[in-house]
Amino acid sequence: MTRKLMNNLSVDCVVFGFDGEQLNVLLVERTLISPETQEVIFSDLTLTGYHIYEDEDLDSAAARIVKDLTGLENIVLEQFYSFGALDRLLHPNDQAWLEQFGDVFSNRVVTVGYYSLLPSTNVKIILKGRNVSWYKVSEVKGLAYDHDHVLQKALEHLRYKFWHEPIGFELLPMKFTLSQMQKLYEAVLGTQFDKRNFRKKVSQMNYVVALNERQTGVAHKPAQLFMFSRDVYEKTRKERFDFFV
Amino acid sequence: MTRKLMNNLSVDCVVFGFDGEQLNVLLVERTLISPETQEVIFSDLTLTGYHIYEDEDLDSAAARIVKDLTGLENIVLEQFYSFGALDRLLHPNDQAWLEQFGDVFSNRVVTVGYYSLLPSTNVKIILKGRNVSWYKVSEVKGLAYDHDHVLQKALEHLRYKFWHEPIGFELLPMKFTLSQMQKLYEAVLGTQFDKRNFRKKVSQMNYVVALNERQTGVAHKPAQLFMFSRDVYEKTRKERFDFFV
DNA sequence: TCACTAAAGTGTATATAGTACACATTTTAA
DNA sequence: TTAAAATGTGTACTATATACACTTTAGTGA
Repeated sequence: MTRKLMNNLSVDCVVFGFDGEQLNVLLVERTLISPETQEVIFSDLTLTGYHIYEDEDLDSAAARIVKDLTGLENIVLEQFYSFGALDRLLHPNDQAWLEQFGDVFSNRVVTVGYYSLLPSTNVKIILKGRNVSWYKVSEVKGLAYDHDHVLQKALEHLRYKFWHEPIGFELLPMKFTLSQMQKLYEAVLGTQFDKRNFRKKVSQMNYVVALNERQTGVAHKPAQLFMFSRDVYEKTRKERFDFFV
Repeated sequence: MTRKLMNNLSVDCVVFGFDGEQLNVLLVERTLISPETQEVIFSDLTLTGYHIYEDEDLDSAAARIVKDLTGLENIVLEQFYSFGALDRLLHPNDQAWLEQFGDVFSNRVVTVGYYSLLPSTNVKIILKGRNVSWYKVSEVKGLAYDHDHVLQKALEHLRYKFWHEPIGFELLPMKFTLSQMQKLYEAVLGTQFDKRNFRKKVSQMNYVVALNERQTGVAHKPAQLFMFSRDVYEKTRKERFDFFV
């Protein structure tokens, strides 16, 4: 018994990772090869995504896609926006690519965008038969379909959340240094922070807890390690009246 | 030539209005009448929404729905979330209702949620053959389908935005008093603000401009009128590093 | 026209958070 | 032993947030 795909509904996952310096995103190579000549007709990159099954809800579809790709379960997955422009699959390359699949997929596909934050970029990527790898977000352009736009929207949402609440600990190792945390914020938000002021801010967050442990194997004074405590966070989280002036 | 509807994709619009005291939402009466006995089988309320046409993008579908309903164009319409739970249409009432339409609509419909903010609640509602009216958000429950959930999500998004940036002027008359503005914020956010502190905050927003005009026809000292200047807002808007402690 | 009603409008003192800024400390590696 | 590299720390100043109560003004009706 085979599950049936919905021909006009897909989920795209923008999988973010952080390597200590830069914000990265997982992309899949899409190479169209002529069946006759075996020549490469074109080759480009897409976000990771797939159509959803008829018996699958949106969140499950997103989780499935990330799991098929990375083997990881229970990672952060947040729906951020849906895309339904009429021309989102109409570029000649996209049409040529989709032709391979006959009429399994419609020309009119609405896709629901999710982003996910991975514990680190040291994740084994397993997508049989396709090249998947990390790319620096700052250097990505010319993606297939409307994926430049989708990535842009995902970034906007990520930045908005970073500005307004303390998230993104999923992008750090479980035990991290304050410098790593600062670099993450700087990479995502595209800003620089003063070290002392950043630490002052962090010291007010009692859900960032100091461990009795230091870095090892570095050729300089080893930094203290910290951990994010979701427990403390959920308990002390509060809304604030902070609309901008 | 008739346009074709997509049987598994819809848009739902959560239309918010403010009456000076309470936050309201537009709901449509859904009454199922037995074709034989003409008895009312059930009657309940839904958000305003409809399936999308094959040649229509998501934003246009949302705009169409609000326009059909209120006659208004160019109002704020923001996509906030999409809903695709498998059981969202499976309540017996929902099934009975949908049976009327044969197989025009699938049992598996993903809906894209938009909310819109109306200039005031003094809007002529025109939806031929259906009762549409305003309900206090705080008193709404037991909506059809998963619309309680959709409304809840819309509210969360609205509140989140209200906390973090100054929006919602679309819910006020073009010329408004500071007390009206304060009441709006209190209604949406479910808080109370100190009048002097609220005004101090507002006086820092140079996009809330004082007019050379006062209220008329009130049995007390008439208040000064203010206007929102989108121009000034766009120019002075800036991001801020304000994640919570 | 006078007294009442109802909401508008206004200031200060205190506490908290944000910003700007520079040097000594600690470890490893050569 | 020294050099290199990143850690870790404090203060003065400015800006914003918060708590709090009385006077002013126009309309209404006796």
